[in-house]
Amino acid sequence: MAQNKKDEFSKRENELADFANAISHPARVAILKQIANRETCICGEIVEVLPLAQSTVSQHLKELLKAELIKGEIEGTKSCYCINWKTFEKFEKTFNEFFTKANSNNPGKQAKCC
Amino acid sequence: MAQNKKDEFSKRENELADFANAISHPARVAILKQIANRETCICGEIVEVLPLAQSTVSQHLKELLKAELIKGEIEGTKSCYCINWKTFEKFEKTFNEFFTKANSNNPGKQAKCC
DNA sequence: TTCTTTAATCGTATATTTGCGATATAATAT
DNA sequence: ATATTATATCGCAAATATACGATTAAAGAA
Repeated sequence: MAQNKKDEFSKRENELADFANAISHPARVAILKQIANRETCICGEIVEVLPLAQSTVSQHLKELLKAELIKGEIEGTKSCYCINWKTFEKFEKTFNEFFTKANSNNPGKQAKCC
Repeated sequence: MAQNKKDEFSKRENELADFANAISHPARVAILKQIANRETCICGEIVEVLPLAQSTVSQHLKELLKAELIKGEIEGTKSCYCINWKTFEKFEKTFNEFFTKANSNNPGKQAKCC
């Protein structure tokens, strides 16, 4: 990057980008899908299903935790993860605030040019 | 990456990830915001507002075009961009299909563990 | 205690992204 | 015809992300 310019953008812009970044890899989408469909999921079950090494899955889980898309709890030797719906709701709200302004000015969603 | 494993995931998973990837940088969120708020936007206006060099903005615009989040049209020496709402709608739909299954099983959105 | 299981972390190689200045291109103005 | 303006593209350097095997840590079983 030479320099990281992320500080120069607003908190809102960074929050949206961070959320999007967390789901910007198909492995993480697949992990979220597993957890969401089972409501709760043990790490080992995810590793079994994905075409990735255990250490790689662990790294992806760490990122999802960091972005607060999932919550985790250690149960003995196993780790149990579930979706943090609050973050999803917050994202949906922020996303809509950001990208529906033009829509409300322009009900048919037709751009003036192009 | 050593190896790129993206092929090993489903088309749906990759589509979601690609969309998210396009908005996973605050500069691109800021660009989309500019275009959405004005409904339409000339490249130069975006460059003026962002804390980035012209060539960098151009690169980000190229990525947004590739992901079909925006459409572009050349008008003389200037380039006019606007939001491609169709893609946003598609994303919203796919996103909801993916992440509301557990929700419907579990109306209170409370996880069983953690 | 010792062995096994489960998952996190470390170290490392490679790939990709980000950012910029310089250059190219193409339309418009002089 | 030449100069100017607007934007895209090229080439490069630095930063980040992705992936894996090896190692570590900690709980549970034998």
